[in-house]
Order: sequence, then C-alpha cells, then structure tokens
Amino acid sequence: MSAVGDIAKSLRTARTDRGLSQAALGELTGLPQSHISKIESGAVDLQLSSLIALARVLDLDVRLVPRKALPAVDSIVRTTAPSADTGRLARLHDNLRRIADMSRAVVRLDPSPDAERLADLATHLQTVTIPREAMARVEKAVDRLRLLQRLPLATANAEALARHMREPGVKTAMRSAARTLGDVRSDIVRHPAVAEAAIRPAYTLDEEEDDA
Amino acid sequence: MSAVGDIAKSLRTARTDRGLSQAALGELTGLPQSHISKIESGAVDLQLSSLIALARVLDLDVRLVPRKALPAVDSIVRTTAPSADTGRLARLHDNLRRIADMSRAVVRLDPSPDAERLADLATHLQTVTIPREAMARVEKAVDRLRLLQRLPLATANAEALARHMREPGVKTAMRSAARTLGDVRSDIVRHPAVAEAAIRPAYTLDEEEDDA
DNA sequence: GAAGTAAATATGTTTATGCATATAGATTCA
DNA sequence: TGAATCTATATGCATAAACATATTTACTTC
Repeated sequence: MSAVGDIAKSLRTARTDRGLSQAALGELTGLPQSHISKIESGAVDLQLSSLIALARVLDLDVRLVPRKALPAVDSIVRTTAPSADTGRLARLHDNLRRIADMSRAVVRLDPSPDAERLADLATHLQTVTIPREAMARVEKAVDRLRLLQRLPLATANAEALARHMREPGVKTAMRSAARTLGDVRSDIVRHPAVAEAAIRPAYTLDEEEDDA
Repeated sequence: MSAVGDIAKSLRTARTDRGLSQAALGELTGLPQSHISKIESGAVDLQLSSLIALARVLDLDVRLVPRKALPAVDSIVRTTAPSADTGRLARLHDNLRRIADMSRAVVRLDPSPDAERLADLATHLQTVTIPREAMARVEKAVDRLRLLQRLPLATANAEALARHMREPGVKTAMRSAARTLGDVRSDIVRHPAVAEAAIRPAYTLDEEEDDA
C-alpha cells in the first residue's frame, strides 16, 4: 500500500491543491525547490525530517497507523479532505456561471468570437469533472476575469457594460481566459482517464475490515 | 506534533510491544541491527523507505493525515492499539494457563515449593493486566517452559509427566520461571498505575478445564 | 498564430549523511 | 565467573540534500 512513491504523490497533490509552487513550498519548508522536485517525482528516498517539514506546511501530520485501524483511518482522511475542497469547487462553478452569463451579455451587446468562445467554455467546464491538477489553472484564469464578473448583468445596465468593455485590457483578458480554458478543455478531452480519476467516490465508509 | 524523535519513540515501543529484539527486527526488515539502534536512539534522520520497512514488519503503515482529521485518527489508533496485540496477549494467557495446569499436575505427582509457586503465579498473572514493558519478560520466561507446556495432562499420562520431571534442567527451569514471574508480579504490585494504563480486554477464557 | 518573456519544474554537481559490515560494550542468567 | 543475548560504536560506500544551471511550461504581446 504505502510505498515511497505513494507518499510522494500525496505530497504533490497536497501542494497543488493548495495552489503552491515548488519554490513557494521550498520557501516555507526551507528545502530547495530542486529537492522538492526530486521528491515529488520519486527520484529520491527522502528523509523523515524532510517529510515532516513538508507535511507541517501542508497541514498534514505523519502517523504510524496500526494495520487494523487502516480502514477506519483512511475513511476519515478521505471524508475530511474532499469536504475541504467541496467549497472550492462550488466557488469555481459559481464563478464559471457568472462568466458565462456575462460573456453572453457581452455577445448580445458587441458580438465577438472571443466572447462567444468564453461563454461556451465557461458553460462547458461546469458540466465536466475538472482534474485536480487543472483546478489551480482554471481558478487563475477565472480570477483574472474578476473585473468582468463584477459587471452588472441586468439589461437595464447595458450601458454600463458597454462602457466597461471599452476599457483597455478587458477584451484581451477575455481572450486570454478563453485561450486558457480552451487548453484545459483540450487536456480533459485528451486525457479522460485523468478526469475519471478525479471523481470522488465520496462515500466508501468501509468500517471493520479484519485482515492482516 | 510529530517530530523525528516522536516517530523513533513510536517505533521502539512498537518493537518492544511485540517482544522483538533489534536484531530480530533487523532480520525481518533487512536493515542492520546497528542502524535500528541509531534510529531508535534518534541518532539518525531515517529515510522513508526504512520507516516504511520498519512499519510494515510492525504491522503499522505510514500515513499523511490532515491536521483536521488528527483527533479522530488518533482516537481510533488509541482504541485500536490494545486489540492490535490481542493475539499476542491471548497466546500468553493460553501459555500461562497451561503452565498453571501442568504445575499443579507436577505438584500432585511430586510436591515442591517451586512448582506450587509457579502454579500460583501463572494463575495470578492471568488475572492482572501485565504492563506492556513486562510482556516480553513474561513471554521469555513462559517460553523457557515450552517443554513443560507440551506435557500430556491426562491422569493416564502421569507416568510420562514423572519421566519428564526426572530429566535434568526441568526443575531448575521451573524455579527460574517462578522467580521471573514473581518479580513481574512484584513490579505490577509496586507500580499499579502502569498496570492500569494497560487496558484490560476482559479475560480471554479458554475452556478445557479437565482438572478435577 | 508566432515569438518573446517570466515562472515553474527538471537536471547536473558537490557535500553531508544514511545505510552496510565488523567489532566492542552491556546486561542477563546459569 | 562465563556464556549468551541485546545494544551501541567505528569505518567504507551509496545516496539524499544543498547549490547552480538548464529546460519546459504558461502567459503576454505583436
């Protein structure tokens, strides 16, 4: 079950889940970025102090669990972690919906391929499972459209919308976001297995497994 | 908080709990005894592969637990720990019972203070909680009486028992074991807190009381 | 789109340290 | 005391960790 590679993988997902770069993590732990890279790729058999340092920063703790307690413990761990980023996913979907709405409003006012594409993509990404490793990227792109999201939607404020669209950088931001979201969608299509793996079983409450 | 030293301490207690020597553990893990010594004394910052190897042999597994899940996980581990060596405790009790029975048979055949004392002690130790750190000692003493345990009990085989008792070393072995078990009992009486700390999983009663 | 730019990640190289082999000290029991 | 067993120390070798650099990836600009 727990090989060195498994722990390494856990560390990487824990890091990316928090939107940290290897360099940022290195800053927090005192470990050089290069070493973190090797650890995560499984190229080294890291020392316990390194593991503990990484764990601490990632809000994790190293534990020796009796085999008998493993099912129960794993169940708890599984149920705590997802609930934490459930809110994250909800926020992302909410933002994607707002962007889709906004983009369509922009299309009505001033049709453009970029706005249409952005609307399509934002809608599409709400319907598929976004791989864990793509989450941060999507969030980043969405974040860059914060200004756009804050625009008024109501038809009564069409004038305000038009005014905003004339501001510099808005159109390029939409274009950039559309490109990024398009890339993510391509990745998902290209690697469907990854997307499948991202799906959370959520309820696998296997208590009581007497075996050793 | 898990520091390297904490893990090291956990490993040592896990080993002694199972009555393993450093050499025996080294044999099972492939690690040299000398290195296990250093690990347990906190002299080295062991590598993850070593930790995992040690854990596996000790019926443990390494896990990265979210801080949020720590209380629940630790609670599970605490409550599971005693039952983890239930098998070991059961074996020990079984052996103690056999020794008590056999000693009484010996007393009937050839009364001696040592045999009586051994019977009393073996019986007594089945009724008290043996501190973890005394387990190995008791097991060792019990193990030295292996031959005695294997003797036939039935009255029809009294002759075989008598024959065995005439063999050299048997009486001294009984005496030695009685002394060791007596020491353990004294320790338990002297340090009741330690005994209390060990959770008592009721008495594992075996049938087969063929003593009239 | 394509090229440029900056960030993030991966790859060499040196140094410090874990791990393997052998040996010595410490403790227990007869 | 002497034998046996458990634990700790000494030395060579493999490699994790630190430092420096290269490469890839992702975003911006034309």
